[in-house]
Amino acid sequence: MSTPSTPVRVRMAPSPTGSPHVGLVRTALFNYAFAKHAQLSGQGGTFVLRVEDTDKERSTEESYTSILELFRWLGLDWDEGVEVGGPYGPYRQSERSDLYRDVLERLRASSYTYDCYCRNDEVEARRKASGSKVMGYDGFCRDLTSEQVEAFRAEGREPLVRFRMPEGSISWDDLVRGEVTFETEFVPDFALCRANGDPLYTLTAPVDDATMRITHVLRGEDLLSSTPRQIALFDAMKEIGVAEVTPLYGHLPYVMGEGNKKLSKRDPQAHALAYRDQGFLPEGLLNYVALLGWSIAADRDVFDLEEMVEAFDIKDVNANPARFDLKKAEAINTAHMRRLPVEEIQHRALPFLKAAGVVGDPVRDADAQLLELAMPLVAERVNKLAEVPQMLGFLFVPEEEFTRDQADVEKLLDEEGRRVVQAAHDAVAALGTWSTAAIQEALQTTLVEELGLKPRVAFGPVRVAITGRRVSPPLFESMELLGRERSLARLASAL
RNA sequence: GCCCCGUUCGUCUAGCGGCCCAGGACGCUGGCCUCUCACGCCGGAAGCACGGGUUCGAAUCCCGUACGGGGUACCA
Repeated sequence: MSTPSTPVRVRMAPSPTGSPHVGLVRTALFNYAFAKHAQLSGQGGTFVLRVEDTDKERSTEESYTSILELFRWLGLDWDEGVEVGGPYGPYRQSERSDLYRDVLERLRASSYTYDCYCRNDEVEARRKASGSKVMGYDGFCRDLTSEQVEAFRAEGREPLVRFRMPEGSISWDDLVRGEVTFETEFVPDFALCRANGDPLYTLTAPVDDATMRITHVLRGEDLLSSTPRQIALFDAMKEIGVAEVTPLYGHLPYVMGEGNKKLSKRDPQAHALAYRDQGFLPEGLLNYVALLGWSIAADRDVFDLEEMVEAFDIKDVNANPARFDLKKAEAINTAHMRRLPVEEIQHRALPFLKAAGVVGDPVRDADAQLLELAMPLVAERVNKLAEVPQMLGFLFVPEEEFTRDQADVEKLLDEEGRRVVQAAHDAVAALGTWSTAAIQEALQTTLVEELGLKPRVAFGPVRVAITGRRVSPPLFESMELLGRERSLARLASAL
């Protein structure tokens, strides 16, 4: 097969059924990187977003919306497609019915298709009787006589339209797997539209790829076996003048969950937007997902989108399935958190702070100022944005609503702990200046030096008294920000 | 069943015939740093599925086997 010499055009073609999957993110990302890389070398590089909603039963508007939301959050901007328009629209298959009907009509006129009146049980019965090993349709209706057609019609049967698969074999040079060949005897004649006239994916995807001038199709491995059918259909479409070139295909490996099963929609780890809600950074998720089947270099695995685009080559993509490892995803995300300046983390954490009720919406001036001071304390120790409100809550909460973690209280504010807190209270109450340095010195002197406590034993109870948790921002800084009044009050209330 | 795809540490990968008694990362683990946590730093255990070829030489090429996955719809 020849390489299309036309400018590179790729597409992302999700069907809006259910909540978007991380596998979709990976496919979208690789398509995006492929397009943008082509752009860099002046080979075109248009990234199209088309929505495959031909299945009216399963498609939902909610799913459609969340897919767009996902791509926007990730920054995987599409050049052409749904909502943004373009020269080959519309980009929702549900709005392209006339096109499909027209192509189907022309295909039928050239005998590339035939009407099929069979019922599934009949096909199955024939298969059993013949002992054929090939599942699927047997081509029974390929050459029906007009009498047979009459008879079926008389029974009230409505035909669906099947594509007549050619004899021989079909092979293509898969962009990620190399040469793949199917004997067409194992590729049954497939349905192009339902008996009620609704077009099926088998028709719509190739028709759209043809009419949208798609040059490279990068998609999931699950579509591998539908490729010979699409190539055959492309040959027919070229004959009737609907298509010019057959795109090049590349089949990306699966993203699997725990064990050896494909990450299913039931798996909570599968839902892409859940990562946003947990406080993942889009660059973190993207980076991790890129690692599933691709690598930028032997000794490096943290990079941003731009670097990926620069380095991406579909030939480097692995053909074997990858398991999604949450731990590593989090680690990669952490690396991206560390790359961000404090102001940026603050900016991105704001929605989380608001959602948790830590600050109001809009943010009050006093809270904004406090946030400014507190953010540097936590920015370098949180791994996900959602941890920010947990870490900072104690500073913003009104005193009467302040609570402590029960388990931490039991563990650290026992009799011994309360003695430490009492000592801390007394040491700090006398302070002339309320500053981190002064607080630290006072506590260090009385608790560690005078009482002879180990630092961790000394400060643990104080930390729980002040912040309510065993895990918190640095203690002395926290006390300074909390202020003398509130700090003393909390120490006292812990007794 | 049949067709197709895949197989390097637990996981993601580097490797595209000699640079590899296999490198990195996450995880695990010993230690350091340390007011908690997180980060960071130093060290450790851990892998070429198996069997045949080809070759002076194979993780790399070929063929089998085993195992895993997908498809086999009037879903996509």
